Amino acid sequence: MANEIPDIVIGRLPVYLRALVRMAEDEDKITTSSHELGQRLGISSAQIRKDLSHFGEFGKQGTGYHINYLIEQLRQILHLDREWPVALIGAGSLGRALANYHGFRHRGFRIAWIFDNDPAKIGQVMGGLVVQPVAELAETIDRQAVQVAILAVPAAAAQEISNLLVEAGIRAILNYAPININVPIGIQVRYSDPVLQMQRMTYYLA
Amino acid sequence: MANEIPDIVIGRLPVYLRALVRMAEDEDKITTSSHELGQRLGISSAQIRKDLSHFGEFGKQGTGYHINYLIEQLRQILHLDREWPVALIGAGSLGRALANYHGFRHRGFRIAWIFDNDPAKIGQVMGGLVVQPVAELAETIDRQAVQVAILAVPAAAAQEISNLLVEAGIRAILNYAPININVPIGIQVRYSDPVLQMQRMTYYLA
DNA sequence: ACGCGCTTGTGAAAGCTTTAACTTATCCCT
DNA sequence: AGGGATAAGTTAAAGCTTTCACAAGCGCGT
Repeated sequence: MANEIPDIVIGRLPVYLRALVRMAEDEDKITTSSHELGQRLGISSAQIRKDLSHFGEFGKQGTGYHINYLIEQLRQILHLDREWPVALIGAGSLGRALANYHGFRHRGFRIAWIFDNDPAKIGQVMGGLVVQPVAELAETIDRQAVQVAILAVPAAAAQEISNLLVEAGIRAILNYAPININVPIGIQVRYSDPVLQMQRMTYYLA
Repeated sequence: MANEIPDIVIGRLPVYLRALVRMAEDEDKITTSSHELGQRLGISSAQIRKDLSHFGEFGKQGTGYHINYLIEQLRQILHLDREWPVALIGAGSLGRALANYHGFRHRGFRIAWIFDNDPAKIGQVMGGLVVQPVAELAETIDRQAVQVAILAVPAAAAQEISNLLVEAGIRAILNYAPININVPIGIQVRYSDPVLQMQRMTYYLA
């Protein structure tokens, strides 16, 4: 095990984790099987077992997986056994929605700073935080050793802010701007553009 | 050509489209090459050529692609040569942000209805639309032949609303709720859960 | 105590996706 | 007008991912 694990496998682990947490917390289930989990997620049981096998042996033959134990293991693997402070850049309507979203807290993340370059927004309170000027971005990230940022700025500003973030020491960016950004190798970037997702679906519609 | 095109290819077309539109509109470029486009997107030129070759021949040897022509072709392929009306379910802070987002309009979509089940939200105006009661969801979707919906409700409600949507005739759902939903085959579902994306990145952080 | 159900982890096979490499075509410059 | 540079489209190979199928292990009920 533990050679070089395919990124596509890593991408499924959070999905498993989310489903397992739901089973444990909302359904009071104690154990599950690869078959049950797969059924729910629309994934084959073989794939789930294979994915997990990259990291060790977490189940028991005949019984399946102890849900809480597997949750704990997945959290360790994904480095969610700590809380990641996040810098949110952009205090527009999306930024505000993200700042007010309570779903980060229980899943390993805490939005700890909000930045914007609009003087009208700086100083406003969002999700309990005061919006800071972008000018202080680099200093804050550097001093606090922040590693994760969410980019919720207009497309035109995204590359420039991204450069700033990387230079200041950010190592993972979730980009909501509808544009591709270029970063040095080793920096993680993921995208969230609802339109891209919808355009992918309309292909299949008459 | 035109046998059964892999979904993974379909998924990249909107990305190409987005980059091409940017080249045309913001950079006044007339032509591009698979190499240039690939460089920008961090994709190999061979992959771009291969992807496009599923649908026809759009370029010219020695010159590359005429950007506006390729945009037009991609829009046709993805059925974006029309405007898709979208039903948005959920008028919380995310729903509000989506309702106010102006990025849909130029890319093939228009949020045409907003629904919520909270009496305090019903009647409010968001993004120029009046929030409607969920009770009228099915009737509206059915009567207007709406095919695309955005689900921005709490996880606990997502499966139930999804069932309603499907029964009313929806054929594509963009799900923002942090939960997997099950739908009949033939119904498109895509997900947007920022936490999933961030959890995928923290694996690579120390 | 034992056998039968169930379920894991896994090695090999099948299936799918990406890349490499090449032929052919076009354009531009001299 | 011709040669060199560029770049599409394509076939085959390489690489990657998923599925299959089975041995081995566990636990429950009799």
